[in-house]
Parts: sequence; structure tokens; C-alpha cells
Amino acid sequence: MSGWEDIRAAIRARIEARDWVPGALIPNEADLAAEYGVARATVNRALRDLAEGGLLERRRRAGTRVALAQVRRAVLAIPVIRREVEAAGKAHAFRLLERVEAAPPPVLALRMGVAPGARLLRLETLHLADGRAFALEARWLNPMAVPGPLPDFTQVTVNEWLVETVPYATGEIEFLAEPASTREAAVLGCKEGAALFVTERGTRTEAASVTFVRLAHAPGYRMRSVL
Amino acid sequence: MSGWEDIRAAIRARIEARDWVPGALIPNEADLAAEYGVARATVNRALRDLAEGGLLERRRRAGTRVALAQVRRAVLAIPVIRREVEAAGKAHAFRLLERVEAAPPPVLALRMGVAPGARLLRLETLHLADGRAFALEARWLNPMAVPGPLPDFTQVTVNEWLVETVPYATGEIEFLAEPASTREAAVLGCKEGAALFVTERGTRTEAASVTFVRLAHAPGYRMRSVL
DNA sequence: ATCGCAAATATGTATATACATAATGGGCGA
DNA sequence: TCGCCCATTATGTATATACATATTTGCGAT
Repeated sequence: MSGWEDIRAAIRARIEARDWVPGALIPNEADLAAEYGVARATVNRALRDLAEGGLLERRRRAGTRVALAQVRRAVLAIPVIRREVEAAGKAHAFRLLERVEAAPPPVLALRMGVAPGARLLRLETLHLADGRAFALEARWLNPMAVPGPLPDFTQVTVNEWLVETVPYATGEIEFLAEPASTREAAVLGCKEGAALFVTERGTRTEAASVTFVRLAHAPGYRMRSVL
Repeated sequence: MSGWEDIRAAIRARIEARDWVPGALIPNEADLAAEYGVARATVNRALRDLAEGGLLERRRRAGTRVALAQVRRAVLAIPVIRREVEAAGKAHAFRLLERVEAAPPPVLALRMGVAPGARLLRLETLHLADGRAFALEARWLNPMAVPGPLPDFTQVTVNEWLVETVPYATGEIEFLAEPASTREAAVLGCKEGAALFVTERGTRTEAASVTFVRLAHAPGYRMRSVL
């Protein structure tokens, strides 16, 4: 009883009961601590957590109020494809379709922050779930940004090799819908122009851009999250 | 110097430098605290934060190790549409296209957890950004789950009314790509079958399912997040 | 050798205290 | 009256301490 999660639940309940309406100031930490008979640090933990979830807005001196902005935050778990496929109870396999050295298109060079003429490695991998096309991965890899020699990527996916080799790069991820190109349709086994769920991800270390991936999922793919 | 964010940065740096490789155990909190000359609580805060981000895995007694699973977590901010449009520097407007009472299709009744024959309110709203179609919102609303009378929704969007009225319901959200239906194509001004980015969201209070929304975004929409 | 129990240990949480920091808002002076 | 400065105040963080809890590990009995 009266751990910080209980305090959090109690406060959330009062918000949901419209005890405190959106925009309203709630009591300060010291008062809440006294009311619930816990230390201020415990209330702080609870309120901080609710604020991280977007329910509260906190500002020093100004106090804590129920969020008016209503920006919900959802946490997306983004696993490597193998795990995603296996989590669905299917067997993962992949085929390396292409591996060439080439200069990226200018737009991409700009986005990755590499010189326009830089030689990058272009890799194309088809991921399979129980033998059926799951997603087509089109990747540009910057060999300068990874330590040591590159494997040939027929035994291990680029993704899994990267998370072992450049473990914790930062980056950004985008989600969009696009019609299947001729090539994507052929490889994924759908009609040209079919609506595909696409994720584009760029990752970089402090020093340099490491990789850019476009992942076109076979039709029917859904990404889900709890609020 | 040596606030918890500095400790976090120092530890993240050591992970990125492969000082501790994925899967390896890192020193315990007490040792790290001694090493950095801070209290254990400070190290705990830093490690807890890194674990929330998916970089570390922690288990009592077993210690803290660099995550091997590599499930990256991205936080998505999900604003109400008005804010999303305005954040892009455009003017938001909307038109209520339909408002009827009807029984939801059986699949949806199941998903929302309402009786198969229940009368729900079906609302269709077109959202505009600078006068151009931005997204088509198809919503089922459970009148039993909201307190008081319903407005007519011509002056305020359902979404904004809901976040004022049932502020902090929980729920789940899904993202997918689908071809535009005839109706969606007509309303959004795109070709039938065009690839649309669709979000489906269900929200519920403790007591009952409140609403289910399908939001079909006009072609070109992207959702982005940082890793 | 195997099972089960107990000791050891790392993280998780709670507490009181202290000080830091960011806004607010009132008072004072021009 | 206007504008600046400082006291006030709520949150943010750091610390030492204590105890809770989940696992592991090893010891001892069968």
C-alpha cells in the first residue's frame, strides 16, 4: 500500500473522475504527500510518471496542472525483424537479394549527411515469415561508420549484425503508406500499387551516419501500441 | 556536473564505445556510485532511465546488463488533429459529414465490447489543413459511456469534446496502410486504391468502451519519431 | 546426484533532509 | 504608471539510510 504506483493510481483516478478538470491546478507535492501520508519524494515520483505520460504538465514554481494540450504519448516497441516474426509464432528467414557499392541519390546523401559522391553499400534483403514474404528491406550502409571488416551478410541479417557492432546509435524513424513499386510488388507477391506500410529509419553515431533503411511491409501489416 | 543526466550520458558513452558489449553485465549500482562519486540513488535514476529506453535490462539480484534483445522503444506523440495541423503551420478546419445512430458491424461490436445490437452514434468528420483534405475520421461513439448530453459536433470536433469530457481514457492504437475506398477517394481527393496511412484507435474507461476511430490520412502523410 | 531451503546480493522503493532552479508576483524606485 | 529586482514558492535533484523483494547460489540433507 501507498507505494508510488498507488499514489499514481489515486491521482489518475481523481483526474478521470473529473475531480480536477483539464487545465486545473492540482495541490502541490507537499500537500499531496501530507494527504496521502507519504514522503514528498514518493508523490514526486508518481507525478513525474504521470507527466511523462502526458496527463500532467509541471513547471517549477507554477505548479502541476492537468494537461490541456492532450498530447497522448504512446510507446512503440521496435524489435528487430527476426523477433517480430518469431513473436507472431512464425519462422523467420531471409534472402540477400543485392549487395553493391554505389553512390546514394543526392536526396539521401543529404539526409544521411555524407558527401554527394560517397561510396556506400546498398543492400536489399527480403524477410520471410513461414516462407512467405514479410518485408522488403532496402538499406544504405556507410562502411566508414562501422569498425572493422564487413561480413557478407548471407548468414546474418544486416540489422542483427549492426545491433551487435554499432549497438546504440540514435536516429529517427518515420512511418508512411506508399503504393508498391513494380519491384516491391514482384518481390512481396502483391499487385503493383498495393498499399504498403513503410518504415524509414536513419541511424547515426556521434561521428557519422551509419545506415538508412526503408522497410516495405507486405500488405496486411499492422503496428500496434497501447495508450 | 554529475547530475543523474551526466551519469546517464557517461554510461551511455561507455556502451556506445563497446566498453560493455551487448549482453555483458555492467557494475552494480553501488560500485558505479563509488566510481562516479555520487549517491546510489543517482546512479539508480540514470540506469532506470536507460532501461526504460531499452538500452539496459535490469533484474533484481541478477544485475544490469546491456540489452541483447534490441527492442528499441520510440515514444510517439499523438496530438489532437487540430494541433497536428497547426503545428505544420496550417489552418485547421473540419466538416461534420455524417451523424447517425446505428448498430455497429458485429466485428466492431466485439472489439468495443458492446452488445451486438447496441445503438451507437456514427460520426464522420473531414479534417482540412489550409482548406485541403487532411484526414477522414470515421468514428463510433458509445453514448452510454459519456456523462451528460451530446453536443451536435458542428462547432467542436468530437475528438476535442471527448478529451474535455472523458479526459483520460486508456486504449490501444494501430497503424496500417490501406487502399482508399471509393468514398475515401472522393472525400480526400485522391484516386481510389491510393495508399492511405490509417490509424485505428479504441479508447475505453474502466466502465465501458467509449469510442472507436478510424482515421484515414490523405496521401503523403508521415508519422515520425526519434529513437 | 538431486532436491529444497537458506544465505547472499543487486535492484526497487520509501524517507527525511538539504539545496538548486525556475517562474511568479509583489514591492520599490524612478 | 511603468519597469526592474528580489522574495517567495513549487518543482527538480542529490544524499544517506533503511528496508523490501526477487533471484541466484551454495550448502546440506536425502
